[in-house]
Amino acid sequence: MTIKDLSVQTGYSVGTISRVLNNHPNVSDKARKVILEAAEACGFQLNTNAQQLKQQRSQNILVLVKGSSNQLFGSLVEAIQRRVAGSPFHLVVDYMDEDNNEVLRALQLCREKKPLGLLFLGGNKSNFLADFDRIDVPCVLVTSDGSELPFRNLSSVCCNEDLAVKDTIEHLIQLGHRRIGIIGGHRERSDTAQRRFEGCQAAFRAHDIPFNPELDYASTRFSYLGGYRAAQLLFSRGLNYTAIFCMADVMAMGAIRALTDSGLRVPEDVSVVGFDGLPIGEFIVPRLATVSQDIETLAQRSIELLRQSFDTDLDPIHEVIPAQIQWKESARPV
Amino acid sequence: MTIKDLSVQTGYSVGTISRVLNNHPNVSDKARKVILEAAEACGFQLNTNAQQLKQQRSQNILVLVKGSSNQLFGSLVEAIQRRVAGSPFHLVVDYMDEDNNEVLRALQLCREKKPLGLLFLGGNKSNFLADFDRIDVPCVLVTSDGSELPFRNLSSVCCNEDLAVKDTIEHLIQLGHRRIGIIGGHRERSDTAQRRFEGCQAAFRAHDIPFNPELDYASTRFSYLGGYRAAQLLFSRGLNYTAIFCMADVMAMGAIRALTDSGLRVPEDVSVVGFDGLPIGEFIVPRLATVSQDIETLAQRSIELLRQSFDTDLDPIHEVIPAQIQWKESARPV
DNA sequence: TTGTATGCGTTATCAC
DNA sequence: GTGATAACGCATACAA
Repeated sequence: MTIKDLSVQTGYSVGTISRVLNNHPNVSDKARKVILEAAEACGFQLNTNAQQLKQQRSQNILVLVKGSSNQLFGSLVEAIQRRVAGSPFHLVVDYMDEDNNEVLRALQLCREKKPLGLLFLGGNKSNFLADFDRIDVPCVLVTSDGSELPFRNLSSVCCNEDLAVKDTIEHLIQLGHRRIGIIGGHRERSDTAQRRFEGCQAAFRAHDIPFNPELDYASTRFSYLGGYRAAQLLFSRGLNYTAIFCMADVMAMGAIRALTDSGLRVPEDVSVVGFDGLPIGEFIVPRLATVSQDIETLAQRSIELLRQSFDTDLDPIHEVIPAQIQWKESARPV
Repeated sequence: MTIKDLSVQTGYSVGTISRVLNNHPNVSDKARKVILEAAEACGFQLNTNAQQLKQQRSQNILVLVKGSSNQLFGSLVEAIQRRVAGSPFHLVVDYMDEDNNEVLRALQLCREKKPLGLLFLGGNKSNFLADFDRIDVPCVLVTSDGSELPFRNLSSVCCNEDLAVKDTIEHLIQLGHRRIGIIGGHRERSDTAQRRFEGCQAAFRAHDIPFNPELDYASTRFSYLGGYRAAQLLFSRGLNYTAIFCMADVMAMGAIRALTDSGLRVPEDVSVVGFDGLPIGEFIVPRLATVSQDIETLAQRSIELLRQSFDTDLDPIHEVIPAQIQWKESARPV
């Protein structure tokens, strides 16, 4: 079934058929009606390949997920997918290891799939500075701050993470915690890790709490197992932390398991705070205290910014949405 | 950059270029070498749209996920994605509510995207019987048994669920449990729920344990919240269950939270067993006893079966892979 | 307002 | 072994 068939069926030419199906003006109401009905009747669908070949572009939005074991991105992809369903756009999702170079990967996929635009779920400044200028479609960097990246086709949406982290640590301090261990990503490879790390440092400095990154910071992958091992490491040195802040909920859950395995109770012996606000955090025992990124807003704004840049040629927009600190059962006063 | 450009660059005609790029025979080694090098040099990629338009098919494998809040499918999609990466195939993932009709949705998407084949993650016999005959591309039904569906283009991969469930309940009985509550899906809408339900019934009958579905079975959605509410319901009647079997790990985690909220301890007061074997089950406190579906094997076999049916015209294959019962901390003797 | 014709980049069928 | 050339289904510039 092609527009040619529709043409013989309705008596109109393929040109008119095409115009109707693309909602172009300059078609009589009658033609529109007849053609739309005929198309409806036989469940006609335009051939995407022919369409895209002709128009030299696809309707694909490419989603690059950096770090597939971080459940945050899983939830985010799903939320984005929900918002794209029913729109004319298609989502192509590509997962990669958190240590891969997302910009080089994007470059390759752009050639291959000719997407309309890109969504980076996670990303590192250095990779962007090195190669992003070779990407010429609109992009949105999600969960990382792109305001210092000087690219006309790159917007960003993220939370005010450093502030939220600083507030969180300060609150832990106010709760009487002095020995606070941090579990996070590899700072040299992850901007997110570095940014949150700086939030921690700022809090410790502000309150004159000693903090020795060599001992008090354990870097690992954004995964359950990563958190598990990092907690084991932190507590292997006998430094008796009363609280652990983790840069991801998945890490926090791994850490809680590790603490429990070594006979420590959460939160009675050690408070644990995570970051992300994953749905499951509400259901584990104890409920996970966390810095919540609003996944729905993140998803909504990133898609909106991208679609905006399809239509208009505005300057890039760098949005910061507030992170919400949620004090739940896994954290308590000393 | 098109094969035409490559043609002028190398002096060969587009025909030869195309043959080389598609690994066809009847090209001289020299031509092959020259063309491959030129293509490599400028990072040439064939235009997928032109290719697919010409060949009247895509390289897309459509993945239909039925029930987006069931984390099992999230993990499964990821595992499948890993196996497809690097192959000539592209994955198009479509999430739908667990109550939608996956076959009708598939029908629509087939017209729209002309996929090479389909992967159904979850599916109901009745929907297949009603409309699957209108689908003419190879399909694999994953996590549901398709052996009773008489379609030449439908294979399936699933676990021996009813048996595994029966064994699990029997083991609970051997552990001394007599009051066992079941949390599961809506049997009238979900074959999976029905099948696992029958496994439960078989076990109860075999051991002459009274089981009243009206009271002892709570049906809900495959989600954390579903499990939470179902557990509340079961325990609201004062029937003092000593064990709860849940048809999904996400339900089990919700249930554990609900029990804890009502002052019951897991496993001291109530044992909880899940189904799926999600990675996170290893990390929650207590570690979740579960019937583990081997996600990696499911992913691998489903892709292999599908790719096989692209190449050859064998009879459909219905594979059953063993479910592994993992007794962990959340279950114990009475 | 509508019809006609051209070309998008590729594959495949011919001739050579 | 290789080169011309005709489709594939659609959008669009142009003609009517």
